[in-house]
Amino acid sequence: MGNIFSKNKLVIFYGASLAGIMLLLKWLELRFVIMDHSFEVYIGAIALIFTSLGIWLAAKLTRPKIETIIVEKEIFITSPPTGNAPDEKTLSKFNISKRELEVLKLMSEGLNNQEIAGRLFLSLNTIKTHSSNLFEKLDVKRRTQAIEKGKRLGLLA
Amino acid sequence: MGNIFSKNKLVIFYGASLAGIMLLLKWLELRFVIMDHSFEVYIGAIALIFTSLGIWLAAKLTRPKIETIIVEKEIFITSPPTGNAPDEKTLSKFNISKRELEVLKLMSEGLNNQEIAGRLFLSLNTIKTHSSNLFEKLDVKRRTQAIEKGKRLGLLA
DNA sequence: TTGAAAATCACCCGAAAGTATGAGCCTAAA
DNA sequence: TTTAGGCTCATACTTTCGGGTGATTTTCAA
Repeated sequence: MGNIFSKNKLVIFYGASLAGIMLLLKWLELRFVIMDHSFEVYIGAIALIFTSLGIWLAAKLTRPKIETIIVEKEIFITSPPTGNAPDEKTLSKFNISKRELEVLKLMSEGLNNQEIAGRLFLSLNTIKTHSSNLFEKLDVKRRTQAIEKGKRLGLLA
Repeated sequence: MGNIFSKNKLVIFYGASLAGIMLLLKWLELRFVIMDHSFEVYIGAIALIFTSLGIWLAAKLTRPKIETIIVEKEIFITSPPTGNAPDEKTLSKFNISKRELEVLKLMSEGLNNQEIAGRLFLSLNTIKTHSSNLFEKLDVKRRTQAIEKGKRLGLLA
């Protein structure tokens, strides 16, 4: 939003400066009649001014290339399952909700989505939504990966 | 080195184009005497051309702005491989073959059939056959169940 | 050597899983 | 009070999984 507005402001400013320069030139023309004998200087000045303007515009308008560097940070999991407590820290760290954890637990027991839906008295679609969100939060693509990661993180028994 | 040279070439080209345009305008001036009655159009054209030139120059000469975003991606690693003997008794009890066990192991790591195929240098269809046979032998219907049962039986780490 | 089991691969088809999008409801926090 | 997030569900679509069947090749033990 703000971006578009600022671009419009640039365009307006550009137009205004063009108009201003033309007025200035008209005035100069009337004042000194420089048109005839300083043609080259005149053109050169215009060219210089608008080349600068173009450069300035380009600098303003080009959006920077975004270069993403992914730094892999290794974290060693020392946790043997440590009983059954679903590890609050990890849970909040991954932003996993109660429902999602429930779904994950039932997944790890080998239930399919339909069975999970029945167990939790929810619709199949709801389970799909929960599992999709869960996968995204765990950064995995499949339920088997979710189970594996869940175990490693101590989210599962 | 090549960079500086190319920049020089650009400057030369710029100067040449400026000279060329001035010549063209001179020629037009001699031909049609357009200077007097089309002042605004004339200035506008010049402005447009050199603004474009400026933008082009800027694009060529300035090194692209690069905005670097560093994303930290956490990789979770279980430290001890915990060498596990795949429980010979259970294995023969369920009549599970080597290949089937390999497939089960990779399944439990979250790989899909295509990935398992790649890992074992086999075709997708072969993996399907193995997993089907495995499921039958373990008396399960899904890979998630196979994983769960495999862990319980000590077939997996 | 031969026969059974294992291993390999193919094709088809239906079921399950997963993706994308949108929407309505409810609650807790700002 | 507004808003953000969690929970619920739907539709439509693509991909993966799993079952069924059949075939060839390899291995290995009787």
